[in-house]
Amino acid sequence: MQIGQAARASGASAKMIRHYEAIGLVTPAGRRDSNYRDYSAADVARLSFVRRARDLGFPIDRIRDLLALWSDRGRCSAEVKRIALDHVAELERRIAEMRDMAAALNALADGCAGDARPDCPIIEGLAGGPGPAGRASTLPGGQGSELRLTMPAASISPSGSRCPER
Amino acid sequence: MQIGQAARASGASAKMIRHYEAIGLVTPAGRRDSNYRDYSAADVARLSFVRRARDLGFPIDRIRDLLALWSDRGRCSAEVKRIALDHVAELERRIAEMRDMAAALNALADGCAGDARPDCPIIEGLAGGPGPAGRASTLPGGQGSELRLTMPAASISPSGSRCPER
DNA sequence: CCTGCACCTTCCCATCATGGGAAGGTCAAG
DNA sequence: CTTGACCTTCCCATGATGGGAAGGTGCAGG
Repeated sequence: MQIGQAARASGASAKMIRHYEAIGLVTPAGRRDSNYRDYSAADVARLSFVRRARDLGFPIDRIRDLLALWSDRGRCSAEVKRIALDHVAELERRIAEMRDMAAALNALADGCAGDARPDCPIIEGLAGGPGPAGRASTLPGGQGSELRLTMPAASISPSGSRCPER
Repeated sequence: MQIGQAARASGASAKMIRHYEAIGLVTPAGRRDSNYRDYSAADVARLSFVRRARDLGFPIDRIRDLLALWSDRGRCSAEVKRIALDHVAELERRIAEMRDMAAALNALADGCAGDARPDCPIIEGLAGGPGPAGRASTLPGGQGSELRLTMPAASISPSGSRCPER
């Protein structure tokens, strides 16, 4: 079976399959006289294994371990379970991180009118201190006097409030 | 103020500050005779803005937009809010993705004894079809006959079940 | 003056997993 | 022989960041 077929059968792209071989995640495929790679059903099964593990978010190095355990008939399931649960913990860590980001942003957005006026707690939150402290105007972007001159100066329209109304 | 001080004051590393300048996220800092970059308080405020936006997970290109809106005194808050909520939606999309991964993994791990025996639904789930279908042994890693010979053959211990007991 | 130290500069490389594309070889059908 | 689908290797890009080398700057102390 050529790499294209193996790709379709396993769900991994041909690019990826070559890459996995290059980094030693899977053993080099056999070659035909044409120098084309040749895949067996067992090869495809391994590639499918890798793809499913990737779909579950395992990093390549963990998949390396999982492949080794898969082919180790004397493995203990505890080892596999530990890897899996470690990965779940990592996923949950990242989830919590992003949940916190979303919560912080929602908190800022809650106070934002979202209309044509320029007042915006979101921008103020990004500009001000880490907390809702520096609510004042000592920072650029406020109604500062000379600070205004050092601003990025992005396409300031002539008059006051107007919206590009996407 | 030199870049090191600006870094400590803004929370962004000196490396990052130079990078932000290189990609045009912030305008190039002034230079002293020594060719050292020189930062004003307004520069530091912009860098802090960028760092806070990064902490909230905004990609650089969004931060570019936010910086422009920050310095646009005639902006409408709706534009800012839209960017923020779009980003929240993106965060939630990724959260859902990872939540699904974690749930799938937990489901597999639930059926796994996690002891010294080699039977492992996790490995089987990765090896088998997308669903809990191919529970059989037609795939490598099972008790196949000649397939075993084509396995990655990772350090197979002499006897059966034994654990490295980390 | 010289030395040492802390800081700065630019430039290149690495990460992680993946895609894009160029230049060229192989093979089967028409 | 041509065409088209496939394959090969090699290089580059992503996004945001860190590491490190090689060399310049500036200040304090001997």
